[in-house]
Amino acid sequence: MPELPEVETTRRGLLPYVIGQRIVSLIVREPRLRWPIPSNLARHIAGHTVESLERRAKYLLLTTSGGTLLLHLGMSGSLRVIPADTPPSRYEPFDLVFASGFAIRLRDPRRFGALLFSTDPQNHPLLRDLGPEPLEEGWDGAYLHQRARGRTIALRDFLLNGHIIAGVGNIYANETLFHAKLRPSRTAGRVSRAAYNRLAGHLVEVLTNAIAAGGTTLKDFSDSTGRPGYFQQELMVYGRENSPCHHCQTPITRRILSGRSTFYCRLCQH
DNA sequence: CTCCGATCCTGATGGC
DNA sequence: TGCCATCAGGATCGGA
Repeated sequence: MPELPEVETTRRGLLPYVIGQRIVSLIVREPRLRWPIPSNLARHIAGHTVESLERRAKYLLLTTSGGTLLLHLGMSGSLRVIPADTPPSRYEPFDLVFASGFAIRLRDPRRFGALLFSTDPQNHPLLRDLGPEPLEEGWDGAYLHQRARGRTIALRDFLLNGHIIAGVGNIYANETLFHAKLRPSRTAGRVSRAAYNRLAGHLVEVLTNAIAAGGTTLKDFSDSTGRPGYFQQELMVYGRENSPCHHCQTPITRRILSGRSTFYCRLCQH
């Protein structure tokens, strides 16, 4: 579910409720997520105060005076701010409870999310090898072109690789490729520097616009207040199989690449 | 190193 | 109505 814009939307919504707040407890109802929630996690953070809430790729890093919580929403996760006494329902694996009386609650039916702890998150195995943040300085089309050298992987899958560029998922990879007029199946190593420059610009634009719209709600994404995103209204190809291309009216094509759907316009994209 | 399929899990949807 | 197959926004792992 949530890609960079959805995680960023969640982060911004949580921010005012967590900064400077003291953590009272962690209530774990279901520890079996993507990785088990460490049983000793609660005692590392209980009583500590939240110093920052940052995002790296699709991870949220909640740093306290006692260490950093790593949160990932997986495919079906969403985080909500709720009064701490709100009765839980199914598929809500944990609450992070604050002295303010609010709690952060994860809802995650598929249990692909994660809650981990680190005192040195920069060097955590899940974060250590990530590529640059697409919305920060330090990368460009030349970087992508260089990293793609000699690789036969499809361009769509290249963009999904967080070790190349962080936080891009299937929706925004497909959308960016439409705007850059590149087919998802193109061999990454045979795409020109000029095309990568174009791609880099569109990636920044698509992600920025998606954040401004509060993310994309296809099925069940909601922000920290339970509200959906609106970027689905701006989607050009994703989920639009057989619908007319917004540029040329040709029906959008859906293909399977590495087991996952990819969408493109066969006239606009080459 | 690189590529790609299998895998974790549940829910929604559509065909018969 | 029920049953079954398919698909879903992630990303690690292991085999080739």
